[in-house]
Amino acid sequence: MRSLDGKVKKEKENGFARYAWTPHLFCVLICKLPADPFLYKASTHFGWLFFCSPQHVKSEPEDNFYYSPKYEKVITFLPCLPHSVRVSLWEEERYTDGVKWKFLEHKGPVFAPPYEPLPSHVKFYYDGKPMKLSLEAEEVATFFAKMLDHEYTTKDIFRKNFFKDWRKEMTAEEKSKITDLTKCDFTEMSEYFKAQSEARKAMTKEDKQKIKEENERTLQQYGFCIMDNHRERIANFRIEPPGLFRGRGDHPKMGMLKRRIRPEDIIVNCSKDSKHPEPPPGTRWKEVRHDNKVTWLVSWTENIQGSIKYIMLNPSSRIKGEKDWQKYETARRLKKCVDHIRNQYREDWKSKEMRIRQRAVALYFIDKLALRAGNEKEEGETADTVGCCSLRVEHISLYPEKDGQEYVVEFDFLGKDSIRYYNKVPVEKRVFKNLQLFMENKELDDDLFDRLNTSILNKHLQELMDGLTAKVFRTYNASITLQQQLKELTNVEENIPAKILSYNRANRAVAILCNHQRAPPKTFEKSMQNLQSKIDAKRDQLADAKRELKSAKADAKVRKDEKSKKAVETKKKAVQRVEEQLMKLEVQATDREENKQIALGTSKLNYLDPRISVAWCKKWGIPVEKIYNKTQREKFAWAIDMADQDFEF
DNA sequence: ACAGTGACTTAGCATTAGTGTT
DNA sequence: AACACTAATGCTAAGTCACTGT
Repeated sequence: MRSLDGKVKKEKENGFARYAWTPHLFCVLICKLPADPFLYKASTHFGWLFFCSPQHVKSEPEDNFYYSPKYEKVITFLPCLPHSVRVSLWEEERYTDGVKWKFLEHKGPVFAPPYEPLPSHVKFYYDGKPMKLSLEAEEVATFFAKMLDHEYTTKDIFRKNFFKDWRKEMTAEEKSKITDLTKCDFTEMSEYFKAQSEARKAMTKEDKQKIKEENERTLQQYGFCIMDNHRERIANFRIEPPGLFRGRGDHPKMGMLKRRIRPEDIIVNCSKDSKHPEPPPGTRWKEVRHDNKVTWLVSWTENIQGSIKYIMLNPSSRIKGEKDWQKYETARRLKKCVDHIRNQYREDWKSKEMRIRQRAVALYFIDKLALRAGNEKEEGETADTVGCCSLRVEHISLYPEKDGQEYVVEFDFLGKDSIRYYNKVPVEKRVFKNLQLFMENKELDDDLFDRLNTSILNKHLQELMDGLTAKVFRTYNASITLQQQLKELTNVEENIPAKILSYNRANRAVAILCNHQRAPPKTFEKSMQNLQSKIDAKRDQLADAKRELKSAKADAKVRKDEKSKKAVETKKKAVQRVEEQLMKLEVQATDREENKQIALGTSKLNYLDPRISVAWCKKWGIPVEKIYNKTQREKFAWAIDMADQDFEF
């Protein structure tokens, strides 16, 4: 390990010292660890380092640092690190050829709590008569009962799938008796669960506190792992509980039983030299493997689609953070060659070869409209959704002229998560002519790009730029749009709330580009009304304040003494304050209204280079907390650390 | 080619936690 | 202290894309 020297600059944060070290190559931030307020963590762009006190910083970081009781002493020492001490930090070892870690230790997953049988007074009725179910059948019945209020329990496919899987869990006797789902009465069970959830809400503070503490203990025990020299947060350390599968949209498998996962289904991944996690007493793991070419800690095969599920690290972890950073660096490389690529595909619209024309038009859509690649899917296994390469003739309509524009393409299809994509776009004449050609002599359910798939497209992209794939365009266009919109919308004159509105509008432009929609929140109208009444109240308050100011002024004119002049000043300030509050509320209302059906979170978390936002915050003196909440700041720690106000995507 | 698999990112909604108000 | 509402977090489905073996 190479040792680096640097200066430590002191800042204050949450009453604890925060030290930033900013050498040429590395930025290091040392911060309080949420898990343990007395231990501090240092970060670099390239990984996470631990260190403890000035005496210890020159020594090598140690494995299992957190388990080492000798560092107890650090506790009182660290928060008062002197100003500008020189510390040594180590460059983290970088891995090559697919190695993701050298050491990995964790406690394994937390299993779903075992089934708790219903109390005897809660009955299931078949054909009007009470019927005691076997434990297995009862458990599956409760899954249905818990969903009774949902619309999808009325759907045919849901009911059919559920009933089929439920019957598999029944005893022979139950099977022969229960033959018709419409004769099943789950209402008593449903009521019982509703009552239970009410009871949970009504729990005393103490009981709630106890549960919270218990959760915290579980988190501390199972929610972290040691990866190389770092204690990292695990994202989803709890195994998914059994239940009824509900896919998104029109899913052919909705209602199927999602099996309970047992230790025997679990593959554990950790390093050979680590303390392996123990399976629960009396059970065993399916397998313990030591594959350091992958990042997951635990995996199992899910029974609905037969796909593999994983337990992986939290976005704040080194392994995820580095990958994220890398993603944006790839998008920035695209920025350098995007003009060339655009010229290229425009040329290709004229190609003699059909496959090249199709590829070029598809790429144009991906670039211009931020469409997803669109892998082909197995029919009947999932909801019928498409992306660019899997578009069918039925998904677009061509209009030589529409609403005063020429060559308009109307898109209407269901994309990822069965979210509808609807858009009318004028395109270039060549694209339009090509589309007509692609659609010639085809049925509605034929592929629009019959000579193209994502594999062909990505192979082509790879040749244009190292690491280029279809999704890089989404990242690139999202980030560049944010940067450009921020430049355009931010007004120097405006105050912080107005600037934040501008930020959200820039963010919104991206969300619209990427088609990130949401169902309007159920409480939307209500909360809008509440805000409006707040605004009205504030207006009244402002009128009052103004009236008072006026009378104070009049008073001062007559009395001409110091005291009344002072009173005028006070009133003036009051008016100003109320005006500002009113303005803030109005901005908030605008923001919320514009955001009714648009989800900003997805783009913020996955598409926008966080350094653009950090730079913007620094440039305009906006606290980064206004843009990123705690979790987001943890995820983007590398960017907060790295970007200065001049950062250009 | 191309089908199948595995690993990983992206996605919206449901639930929970937190905060301000009465 | 109870309540109402908002914001944050948790959950897990559904994508992307590389790789493998044929």
